[in-house]
Order: sequence, then C-alpha cells, then structure tokens
Amino acid sequence: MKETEKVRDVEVDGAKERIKKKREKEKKEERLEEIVVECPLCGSRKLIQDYKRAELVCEDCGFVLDDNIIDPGPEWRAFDHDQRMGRSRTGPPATYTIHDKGLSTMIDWIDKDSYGKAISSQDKAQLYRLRKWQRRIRVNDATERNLAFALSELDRMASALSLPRDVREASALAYRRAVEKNLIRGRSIEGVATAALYAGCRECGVPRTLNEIAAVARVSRKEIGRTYRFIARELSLNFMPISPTAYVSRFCSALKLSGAVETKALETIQRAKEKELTSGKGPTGVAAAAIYIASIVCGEKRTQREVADVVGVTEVTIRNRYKEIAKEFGIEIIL
DNA sequence: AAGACGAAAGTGGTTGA
DNA sequence: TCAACAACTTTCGTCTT
Repeated sequence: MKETEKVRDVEVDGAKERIKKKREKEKKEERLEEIVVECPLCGSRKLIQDYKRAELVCEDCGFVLDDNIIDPGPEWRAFDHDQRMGRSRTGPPATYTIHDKGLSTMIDWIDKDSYGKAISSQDKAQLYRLRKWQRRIRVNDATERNLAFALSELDRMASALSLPRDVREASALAYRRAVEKNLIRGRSIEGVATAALYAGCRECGVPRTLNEIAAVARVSRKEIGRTYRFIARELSLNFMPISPTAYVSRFCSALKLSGAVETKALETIQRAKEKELTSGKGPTGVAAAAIYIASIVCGEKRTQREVADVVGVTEVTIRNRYKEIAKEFGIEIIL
C-alpha cells in the first residue's frame, strides 16, 4: 500500500512538471524578438556578452556597457541533436547551491491521483502524514541547517557582486568540501562561506579583489584572507596568482576610459611582465600603474587619486609601480 | 589650489631558522 | 615560535603647474 502511494505521488509530480514545461516553452516562443543595443561610444552593434566576467562589452572599441549582466543561458552544452535531446530535462538541474542539491522531493498538496481522480479519505490521511515527514526530513539536522544558511549567504553575496552561476557553483562546491573535511570547526560559517566565494572567483578566473568581496560580506577582510588561505591549503586548491590584465577592462570602464587606453594598458602590462617587473607585486597595483600610464599616453589623463580610488590601492603604490615601469621603458613615458 | 612627489613610520603577511 | 623582510599604507611636508 505504501509503495503504491509513493508511485502515485511521483506520477502527480510528473504530470505537473509536464504541464509546467509546456507552458515555459510557449512563453519562450512569445518573446523571441531580439533586443538590439548599440555602443554609445562608437555606435557599433557588435556587442559581446562575457558571462564569465558578467560584462557586456563592445567588440569594436572595448567599451564596457554593463558589468552587471545576468547569465540567462543554460548551464550545459549540446553539440548535436542527440545530445540536446539527451540533456533536455524535466525540472531544475542538480545544483550545489541548494543544500540538498535541489534533488529532494516535495509532495504535492493536491488530493488527486495522477488521473485526476479524488483520493479516498483514508488515503488522504496517509498522504498528509507523508507530506509532514517529507518536510521534516528535508532540512534535518544541524549540519543541514548550517549548510542551508551558508549557501543562502553565498548566494546573497554572489548576487550583490552579480557573479555568474558557474562561480556560485564552484564556491558552493568548495564550501561543501570544506564541510566534509571539518574545516569549519572554530571558524564562523560566514567566514568560510566568504572564503569559498573568493576561491570560486579565483577558480573561474573572475577577478574580484578581496576588498570588493569584503564590501558585501559580513566578516572583515582580514578574516576572509586568513580563512581563504586556510581552506585553500587544506583543500589543496592552488591557483595561479591573478594577472593584472584581468582587472584592466573593469577598472578602465569604471574610469570611463576608451578602448584605446585599455589596449595600451594591456600592452604596458605585457611589456612589464617580460621585464620581470610584476612578480611579487600586487596585481592591482600593477594594473593601476599601467592604466595611469596608458591614460596619459593616450591623452585621456586621470589623476593618480582617481585611479587609486577605483582600483583600491594608494597613490603611493601607483607611483612606485609607475616609477619602476617608467625606468625600465626609458623616456617613453616622460612627456 | 590641485596634483604630483617622496620621506618616514607603521601594518599585515610570508619565510626561514 | 620568532625575527627578518618585502610589499603596501598612512601621513605629512614640499614642489610644480
């Protein structure tokens, strides 16, 4: 009897999903018209959506129109028809960002079986008990509750920074691994969650500085750094140090600099790298100096103060980096 | 007066004994 | 565990435009 009840519930779920899917399909077909946007700088319509960095970039001049875009796409790829069919799905995909990976069952509240017939009063009582326990089981013990809390916190911060889904997944996975290894003992959940987010950013090559993350986190920058190093060591995640180039486009657009400056800055960093001027130095400082130099060379000068504020280093650091670079490059920089 | 420059002292983190 | 160390910051006085 219990078994048949379960089967029936699954059927109810299945039928509901089918209807839902059909509706979604209809909706999608309705809003097929494309939205055409053009670049305010050069008028080009060739815009690239860089979901990894959450940026909308003009292909011709490199202007960043929007750095808060949301990735609407599917998270799987299909290369031919068979794969597409094989990978199409009913219901949401399994995800690490929900504490039970989004795989738990919710028993529907409708007292009908899969054929739409009413369920007898005797069975109704049983169905009620089943639902009650299903709910109770879903968020069970303390660890589950903590995980649910940490993941919601993770999602809140990721939303505040408009990070794409792959970063969220990577962060959630890092957090789960930290939990499995009992690394949260003696550390705050928020601290570990934030560190996991930072690790996720590093892993996915999405440049966010510790300062930017600390701005939306509920823990101090110091603690994030400490916790991050700890879990990175314990989980043996070793990422390459972030290249200064990764920051350039974001900072340039924040300073309203043109694509020419951006290109020049990237070139400057590249040359500085070849002369071993970047190793051991903070990547943000190098990026700041390169942008500062490029802005002068291209005749769109920004003050050291302006650059320093956007990048999050002091003027002194910019001066030091830029002196080193200028010395190596010779008179080129001196106007 | 604003911006650039540089000296000096302090901070937080890494490294090596 | 501690001291040495490099990178970076803060603060402040001076110079240049």
